[in-house]
Amino acid sequence: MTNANPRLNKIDRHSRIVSELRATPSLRVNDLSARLAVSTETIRRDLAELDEAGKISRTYGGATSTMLHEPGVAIRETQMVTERRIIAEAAVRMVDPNDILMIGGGATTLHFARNLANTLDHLTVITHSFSIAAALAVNSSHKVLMLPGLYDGREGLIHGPDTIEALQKFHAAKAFLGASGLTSEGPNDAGLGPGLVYGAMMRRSARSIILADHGKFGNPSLTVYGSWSPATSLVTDMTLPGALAAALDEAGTNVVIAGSGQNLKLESRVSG
Amino acid sequence: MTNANPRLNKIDRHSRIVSELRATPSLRVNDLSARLAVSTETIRRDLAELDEAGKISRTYGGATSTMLHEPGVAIRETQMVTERRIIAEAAVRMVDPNDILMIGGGATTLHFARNLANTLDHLTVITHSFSIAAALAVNSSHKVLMLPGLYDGREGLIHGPDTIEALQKFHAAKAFLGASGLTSEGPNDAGLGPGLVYGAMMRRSARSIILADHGKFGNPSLTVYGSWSPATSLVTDMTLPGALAAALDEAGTNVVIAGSGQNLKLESRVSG
DNA sequence: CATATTTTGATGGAAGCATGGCATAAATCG
DNA sequence: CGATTTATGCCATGCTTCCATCAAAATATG
Repeated sequence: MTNANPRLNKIDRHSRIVSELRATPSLRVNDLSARLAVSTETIRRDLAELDEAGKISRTYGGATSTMLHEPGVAIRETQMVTERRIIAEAAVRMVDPNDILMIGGGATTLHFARNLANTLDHLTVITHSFSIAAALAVNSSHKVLMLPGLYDGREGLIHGPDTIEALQKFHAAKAFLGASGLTSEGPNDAGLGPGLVYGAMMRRSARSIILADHGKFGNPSLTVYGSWSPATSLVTDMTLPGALAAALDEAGTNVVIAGSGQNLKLESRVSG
Repeated sequence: MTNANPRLNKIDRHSRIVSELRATPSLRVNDLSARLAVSTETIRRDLAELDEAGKISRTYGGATSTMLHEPGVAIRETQMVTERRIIAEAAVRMVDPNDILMIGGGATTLHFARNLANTLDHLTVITHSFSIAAALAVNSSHKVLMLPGLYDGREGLIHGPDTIEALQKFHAAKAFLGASGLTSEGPNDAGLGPGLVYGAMMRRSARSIILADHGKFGNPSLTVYGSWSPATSLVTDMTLPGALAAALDEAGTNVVIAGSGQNLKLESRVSG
């Protein structure tokens, strides 16, 4: 029977826990044991199993949801944090007040978006990434325009024909895009769908700024989504290897090595 | 200096914590104190302040992100849980295999979406809510189509002219919508933008199913987003008060009282 | 430069949580 | 039906976190 209270079985209890967790940021063991009318020991065992299965994330005293933190990005987030921070900071300095921006999905662009939300105001941002939209919405002075399309839960972003078509209606001053790899042909991405979106964003923006750490150098990925040109900038954290440097130089692409304080147009910052 | 490690100040530390929290589901106090190279007490104080400001959610031993769990919905989620569960279960039984659905944002429809993800497969769902998209994406057999528009971080959903315009391209079998209030005129919503989206969803769907618990009865809200008709169903948990019942009856609206086992077309459940 | 103010670190006692063992209850299976 | 397995509850011990307080350090202020 679909009754409410009387002791649920293990399976029901598990899905109930996962459900509750999606609503509340975190739950305590005691809290859950009270709500589900079972002992704290049972809850602890439940949490252990669910954690094992990757459905929740165990914490001291309770559990939190993992689902809403896109797993793919979450893992990558823990790597190259310092590099990404430096890149993000340099990229933020390339944004002018009242700019209209497009921002692609990814761990590096997410860093950039968070930084943007904290340091600037009143921007208009067009994006296809849930986490970037959420990051920017922290500062309510920004206008965040979400693109339509198919939702990919694994990456936490939107893509597909509708996304590309919708982009044709917009035009931005700058597109900030991540990459899975950088080759002399252009920036690469591991996903076909997202790659097409990034390509469309480049075409619909006056300038494109690629954000990528040194781990991406000469690292070919599934698809080349764009090509180097004078309208493109690359913001990274180390000097490029010879072949790549030559290709970008020939294409007239502006390369910014973040952290070195060079190549930056706007230096209106405290530079103590 | 935009250096990496040397002791950050309070403000930087705070934004760093919020940042890290968006990547990882949860962080422990000890963990943070190690990463930021400050004492655990400082972290504890930081977390207390950030929690006070609503930027994070404190847990025993650490903290979790609130941003991705839209605050508005999160609070409402804790109320009427049982009622909403019953309503969600009844609503799921009204979905046919391979249906194309539109689902509006809200706490009740979120319950419905979670239930849907667990019980059915291969549906196509059009939505404007981040959390509903995320809930459905747990089951990768579903196709989730995200609508474009302005992102409202407080409610975690999309609305605006672009949203309405995009809806004109789609047509669904059923629209499942929540409501802040139910009056004899029709379902109400507290937000103007979302209300317009719900109205458009009703017009672009063959049938509309309104999900609302008894707390919404005769509770006028900002805007009436649609009207009762024979193409509309109301799924709720208690018998309607006289005036409302009369209005819906006259309009030919199908009323389903969930949990009573009546009015349900499909009874393929264990009904022990 | 000296004085407030704020911020951070340290510490001990109180409270909450985790773990393992064991007993009981329910479900499964031969 | 009896036996085995599984699920659940209880409890004592040890560990972790919390809170309040005070001292030191950094920062702001006149």
